[in-house]
Amino acid sequence: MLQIQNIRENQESIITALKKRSIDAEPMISKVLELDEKRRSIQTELDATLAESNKLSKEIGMLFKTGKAQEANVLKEKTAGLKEASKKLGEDLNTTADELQQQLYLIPNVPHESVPAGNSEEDNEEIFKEGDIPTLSQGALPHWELAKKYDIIDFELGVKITGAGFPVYKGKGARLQRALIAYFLDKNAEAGYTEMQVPLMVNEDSGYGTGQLPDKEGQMYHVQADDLYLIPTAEVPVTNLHRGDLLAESDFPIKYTGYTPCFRREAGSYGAHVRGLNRLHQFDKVEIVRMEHPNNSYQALDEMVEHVKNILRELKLPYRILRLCGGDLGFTSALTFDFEVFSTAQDRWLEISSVSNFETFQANRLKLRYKDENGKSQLAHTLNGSSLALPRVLAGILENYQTDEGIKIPDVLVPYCGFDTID
RNA sequence: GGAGGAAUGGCAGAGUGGUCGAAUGCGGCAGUCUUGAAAACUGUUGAGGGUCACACCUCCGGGGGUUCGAAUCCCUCUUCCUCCGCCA
Repeated sequence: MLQIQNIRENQESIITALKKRSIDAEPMISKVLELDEKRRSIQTELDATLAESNKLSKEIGMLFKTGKAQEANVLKEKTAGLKEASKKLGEDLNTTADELQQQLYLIPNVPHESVPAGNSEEDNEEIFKEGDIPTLSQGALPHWELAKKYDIIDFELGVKITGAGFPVYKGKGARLQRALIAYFLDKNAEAGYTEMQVPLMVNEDSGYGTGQLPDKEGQMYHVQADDLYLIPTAEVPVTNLHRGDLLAESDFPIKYTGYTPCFRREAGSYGAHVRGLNRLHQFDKVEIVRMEHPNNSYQALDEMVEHVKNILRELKLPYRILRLCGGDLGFTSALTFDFEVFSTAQDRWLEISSVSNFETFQANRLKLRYKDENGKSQLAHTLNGSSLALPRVLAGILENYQTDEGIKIPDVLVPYCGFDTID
């Protein structure tokens, strides 16, 4: 959520920047400013009314104390009108403030200056590419065929017990999953991220805090009996750990990592792109989250990008990094780098990590602030990234490491797996 | 699930109708002393709205009510604690 004060002061530049998302924000912004003005004028009127009745109440108190009950009763009558007026104004204020809030929820984050304009993923900028694309033998298979051939992932079994998009990992497949999780967590811990185990269900406030609500209401599983949401990513519970906090500058940087399953309804997805592990309702992910001083957040973002690069280098997977264009940028993000692994057998790039700086957008909703050197409260910056999303890393490994003798396990994972080939 | 108790500033903890945005202690910050630090002493220190700046307004878990006036009384929700039951 953008700060209203920021909108008031930088109306023009915000509208210009939002054009990169291919949206015309002008109507939303003017509506917001109109409501803001209305809210403030009601507030001013209400304040004056309340000031008046506070004053009278004090006088009445004094009069009773000094035994002048009669005079007090005269004043009492005067307060009745004020009371009615302030009640009415209070209601107006609530309605207007609420409307303003709803309107603010609709405006996406302002893209960073480096974000290219664009409508879709076609306009994303490839900024880095590394790793050798292997030459596979004639009969190379996509991962869902490999999964069946070696009996390591069973999609049908998942359908039986839950439904499509809930695979069952078996034997070495399950072990490889666990190995990847442990390896990622270890790498993150090494880089100074504190490991957290967090709830997999969150309440409504948390959903609003990181911006999944109200924007992506339909994408989360909602447990209605208890009004809780299954997390679509660890970002939600981990970032919300500091909801409402007022930090000291010395608390920065705050660096967390966490492994969680992620649940996504993926309403509206279909076709070849959802085959196999490409798109699931439940998948595992290791996430990194940072809370930073605004002056350092872009340096932190670079560090996170470097960190993910290192992991992919160690796994020896061919990958590239994209700078997302305005049209592909998430609602809450100011700047996002996507990592994609090349899946040789499918001959396509698969997104495996998304590293973003949200600047103050989430912090504003979270009320996540710190005291600056002048003792003033300021909003912190929040960032997060996947390091990494399991299914597509797994897909990449299966497809790129397949040989006639079976699937080789990347060297760094062998100690975690306890075997070096799936055959 | 049943019965009681509680929720106050960064933390602990007073406050049961006006003089309370709130005692006191700890912590934080600044200063005195000191080569420096510690200790001691002195001062200072909640958040949000509003304003050029003041004024002013709001906030004592959330919401509602009583009253001229609510941290304080009433209703309701949430959370925590104690006891009982159940249980991995």
